[in-house]
Amino acid sequence: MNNFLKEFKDRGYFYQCTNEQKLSDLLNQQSTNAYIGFDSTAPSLHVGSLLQIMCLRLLQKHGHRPIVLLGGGTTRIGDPSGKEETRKILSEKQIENNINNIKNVFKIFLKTNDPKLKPIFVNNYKWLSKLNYIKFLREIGRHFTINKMLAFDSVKLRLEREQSLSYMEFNYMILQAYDFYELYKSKKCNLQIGGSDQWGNIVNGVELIKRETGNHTFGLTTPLITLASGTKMGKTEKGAVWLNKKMLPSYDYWQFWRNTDDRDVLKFLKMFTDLSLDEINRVKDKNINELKILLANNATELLHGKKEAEKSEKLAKNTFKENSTGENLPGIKINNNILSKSIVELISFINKDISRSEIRRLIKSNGIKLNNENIQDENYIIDSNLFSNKGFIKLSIGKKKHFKIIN
RNA sequence: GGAGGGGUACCAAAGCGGUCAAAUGGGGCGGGCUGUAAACCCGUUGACUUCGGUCUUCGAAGGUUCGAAUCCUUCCCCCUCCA
Repeated sequence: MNNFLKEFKDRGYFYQCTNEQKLSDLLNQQSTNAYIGFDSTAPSLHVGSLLQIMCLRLLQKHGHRPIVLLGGGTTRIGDPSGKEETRKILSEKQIENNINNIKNVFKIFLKTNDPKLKPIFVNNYKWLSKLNYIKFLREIGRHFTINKMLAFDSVKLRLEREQSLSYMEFNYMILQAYDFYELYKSKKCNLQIGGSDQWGNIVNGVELIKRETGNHTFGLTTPLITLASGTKMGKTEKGAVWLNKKMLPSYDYWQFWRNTDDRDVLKFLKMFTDLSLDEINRVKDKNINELKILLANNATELLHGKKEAEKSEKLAKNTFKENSTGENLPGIKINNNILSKSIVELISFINKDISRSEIRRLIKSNGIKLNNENIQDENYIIDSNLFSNKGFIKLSIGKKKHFKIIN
């Protein structure tokens, strides 16, 4: 089997392939261009897309060129797959902004010195917006039968529940198939990768290309990642795990990996780090907490760099050590007028999302500490004596959230 | 087009004139145990509070009543069955 495919499988990326043998042959013969489309409805991707990103990275490592499709065209339509309701439609400006922000992630993950392997960014708005309706129907539309389209899960499920599916959304799969066709023609793209939910859309593209050109192209899908706990991957107490430092600081990203369920650690090491499989095999019996740190360091390094990973590890060590002062935490400045006000005011100032009632509840249930001392009284007054001789207060909310307050 | 069922807090789902800020489960949060894990146990989960209470919520708008999530009217949306 082709090396790329082998590693793809060994790392747990593989779910389905349209024609494994032929794809293997193709990849052995030549450097191939392959694409994945990414949703552009948010200003950043989150860990839910990380597996796909890692696929492109692996592809590149094996000498194939990744194409990143940021769906300015299809984002305007909305993929009905797995959606219960019609998506809200974003403004053009928003989508452009999103695309520009999302590109940065790929510039990090797909960095290379080899000009032949540099990622190609494409925006399907470029060709989709120019389509001529009549021409499109005659050339492309004739290859799709309604009978078949109705049988696709994305459509079927919506219809079964008698939920409305607009004609616009109904066309999504044709547009995605057309994207593949377009990339095949203009960028010699022979392979589309995607999550298992994209299978139908991908197959449509492969078939369209076959009918229009007579040539074989390929589809490859990755499994849906489910956590050992059965929940979807990618949430922390702060919400989605964004692949963007502005939306999720590197320390929080590190913590996300550090808090991985025991049962998922090895799987994630294979999926989300650059450690070789040999290396992973060698260390796999180590202490589970060491493995989690290994995972956190490597995953964080890929996105935020080695320095940030090291900093996060250090910070975590310090923070979770018994009675740590928290001096390495990023400082949060408070206004002078918070001094001489109550603890409730202070927390409210630091985290605007917590309501005062909630803060009171936290205090009552022993969840708040100042300089590692439990605060029991909600009327506790913030006094300048609290600033240790180092000049800050350590505020802890629960066991995992710590803040360094400077004046 | 005809007949019926329904819209309740983050989600699911009870309540069907006062004792309802609203049962129960899930999720979240806090505590305990531990390993920053899992499992388990306890508490908590509208807002504000001088901790006495106060204010705003049960699809939307009106109405009946001392009093409505609960009754009536209109409107919007969803579901099931028949044509």
